[in-house]
Amino acid sequence: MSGRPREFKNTEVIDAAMDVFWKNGFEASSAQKLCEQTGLGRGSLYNAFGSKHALFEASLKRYQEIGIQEQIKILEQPGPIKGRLRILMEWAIEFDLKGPERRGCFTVNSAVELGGKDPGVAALVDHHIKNLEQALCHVMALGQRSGEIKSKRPALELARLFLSSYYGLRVLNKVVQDRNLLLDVVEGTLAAL
Amino acid sequence: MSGRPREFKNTEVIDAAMDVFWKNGFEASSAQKLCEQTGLGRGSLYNAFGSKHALFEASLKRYQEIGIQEQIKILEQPGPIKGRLRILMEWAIEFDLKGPERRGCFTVNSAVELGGKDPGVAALVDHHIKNLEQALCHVMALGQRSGEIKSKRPALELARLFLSSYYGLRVLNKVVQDRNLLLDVVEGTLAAL
DNA sequence: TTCATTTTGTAATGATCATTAAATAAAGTG
DNA sequence: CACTTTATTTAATGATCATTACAAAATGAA
Repeated sequence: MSGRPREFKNTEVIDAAMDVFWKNGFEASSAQKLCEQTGLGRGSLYNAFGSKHALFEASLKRYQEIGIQEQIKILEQPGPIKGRLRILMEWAIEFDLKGPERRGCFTVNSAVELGGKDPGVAALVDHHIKNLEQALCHVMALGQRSGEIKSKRPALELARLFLSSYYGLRVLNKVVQDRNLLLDVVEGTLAAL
Repeated sequence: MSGRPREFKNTEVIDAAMDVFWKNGFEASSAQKLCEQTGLGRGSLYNAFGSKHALFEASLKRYQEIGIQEQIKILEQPGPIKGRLRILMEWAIEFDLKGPERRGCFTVNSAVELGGKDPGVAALVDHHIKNLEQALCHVMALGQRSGEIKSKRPALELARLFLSSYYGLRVLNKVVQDRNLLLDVVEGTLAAL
């Protein structure tokens, strides 16, 4: 039944692979680098995951699971609604600018690199976006009821405005030198709600 | 003095190369593909441009030159300010979704793929963003003076809000199936101004 | 025509690419 | 113990990578 036991935990390998894909993107991540970072030999890696692409999808999935948890935690913490949304955007700025190379958001990176030609990745990102949209829509509705958020526009539209501005911010984080630009995006977005 | 004459026009080669980089990204664009699409042999390509990276930067530069022209033309055409901003966003949606694979915006693609690790590309994108920001700020100020745009917030902040939402839209264009989401981004952004 | 100069086409460079094959090792089961 | 099963290690696969070397070709100048 059960032959030689695995010498690694699946999640740990995926975490290490995630780091590689996140930093380099899919194309620029070689099997070599993946093996080095995960500590597995080629054989083990391919035996466990099948292909570079499958490992990439597993990595992206895991990143999104962790990410949506963090984001929802921020969105549902106590305190003023706009304060939560501000924390979310400021957290994204710190997160994306952390480290010498700006890795940005792995979801955005994947959407832009592969979303246009890889249906599997596109579906993964689309699904994740829907989750975030839903969480945002929920807090927008909450804010509208309490009067913290303008009620002139539907909550869903406000959620989608925030969503696009939020992802745009994460693109800007990759290249913009002027931090005031990023902070103005935060101020402008919150003032619009 | 002047040896054998070149058999191609620089700009035509760059246009062809731009198509390859745009569709595939930097890493996934091979010298092979570049030669096929430009019609040049390897020798000629490298003699003329030096490296794949240099050709990439030339392509991105050219894309941005064309792009900023189109964008400014839209922003400075006659008619209501918000109408122009709407046209800009709707044009981006059509532009990015055109064709079977969604190539998106070459500037965004480059920012996300290379912006975090390639200072040359990051500077190119940063500069282009500043140009667009300036053009946006100009029309925002115009709209504020005419009463078409709210004056509660500084024009620069509104420009930056639009900028981030605009780039976010171009990320979403890559993966989102639900066109209503994209249209809500347009409505929401315009309503915020 | 001869020379210097530049471009072009082709072939080759060595490196690296993702993936697989085969031998070895470690476990449970009988 | 022998046997099946699964994992690991290592070496090898053929393809493709960006780049260069070099000889042939095309120009203007002398």
